[in-house]
Amino acid sequence: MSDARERQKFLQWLRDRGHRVTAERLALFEEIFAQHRHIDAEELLDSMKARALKISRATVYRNLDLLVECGLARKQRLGQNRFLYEHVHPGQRHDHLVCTGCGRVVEFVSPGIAALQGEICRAHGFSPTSHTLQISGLCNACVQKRDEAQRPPERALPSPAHVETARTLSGPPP
Amino acid sequence: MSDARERQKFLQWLRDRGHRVTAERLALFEEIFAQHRHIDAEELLDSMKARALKISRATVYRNLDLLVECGLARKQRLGQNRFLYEHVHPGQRHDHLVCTGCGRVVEFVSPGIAALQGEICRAHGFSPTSHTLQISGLCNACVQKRDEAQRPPERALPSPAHVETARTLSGPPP
DNA sequence: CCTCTTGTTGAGATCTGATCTCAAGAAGCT
DNA sequence: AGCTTCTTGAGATCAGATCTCAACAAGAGG
Repeated sequence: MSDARERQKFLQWLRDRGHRVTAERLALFEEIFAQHRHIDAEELLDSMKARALKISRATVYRNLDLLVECGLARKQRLGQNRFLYEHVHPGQRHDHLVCTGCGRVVEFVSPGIAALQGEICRAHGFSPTSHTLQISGLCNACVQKRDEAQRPPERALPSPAHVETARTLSGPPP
Repeated sequence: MSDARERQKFLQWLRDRGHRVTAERLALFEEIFAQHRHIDAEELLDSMKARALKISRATVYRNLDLLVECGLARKQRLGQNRFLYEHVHPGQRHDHLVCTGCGRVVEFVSPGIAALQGEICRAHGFSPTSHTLQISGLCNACVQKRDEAQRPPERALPSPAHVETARTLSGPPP
């Protein structure tokens, strides 16, 4: 929807800092606000090139950092390796469920957890600036998929009826 | 203390899987249980070489994964870049406060947060296997250090009395 | 104790995500 | 328009982690 306000904030922030307003910065801003959520630098780069926007990798990385610095984007490791970026919704703290089966990321909001975190910081004299909470596991769909994959065979496998089932979680065929 | 129980579990787990018990595996096991907490693969490697234990980088990485797989160690990104490993204390879930000033890591336990996470997963039909909760910020000492660093100058700087103070947080001199 | 099979190791190459370098280019002040 | 200074782009570089493959050794069998 209207990212007009954010756009304004970004431009203002750039000028206040003495940074220049360049075509690349605007394009990157548009791109990340056009995306729904959780995109990594490389995807962003591809997606911009696909739209015939000329921009280099270095510039993407540099300016993503800028967006983070000015508070319009957030940078987090959700999977394992790459950083994912998301544009920030004003004042709405959320955390993530990450499905290790299909890679899907679901957001959730928990004021209760937020409050408890606050208490813990106070108790430790710790002054928090950010946090990461992600829960990894299997989403509904992937649990089902796994269960189906285990039932049907029904033949005389060496019947590993106890432990050992965790391996199949990570790479179910497409 | 007695990691005899864990050692036993490790050996058993290796044999059950048809893995071999090698000197390198035992040495790595000893090393990680000798460390107090949160050590990365490279440090572990150095620390073992310092003790004249012969082991290669690849073996450290491979066998750390093994320890994680069998549930005796946990692998997490706490700072930013490297993975940190810690040996697992039976059944004791904890999370981390990470000071961005001095890098110190403090553990905390919160049954309340654990319970809320459980509720959230249930509500989303999500089947969790692990989680990461870390709160970044400044510890007591670093907050004080920062405040002291800001007071003394007391001279006529351009007085940025409003925003703009976040930059100094990241790199205070040693 | 010796042999044989097969999992494991080590050194270095390789991969990957991210950052840095520096000459060419352009924003924005005047 | 001219000039200063920040920004960009292409490729080099870095760091952490993983992979390759020949040499090695654990453990089963004799």
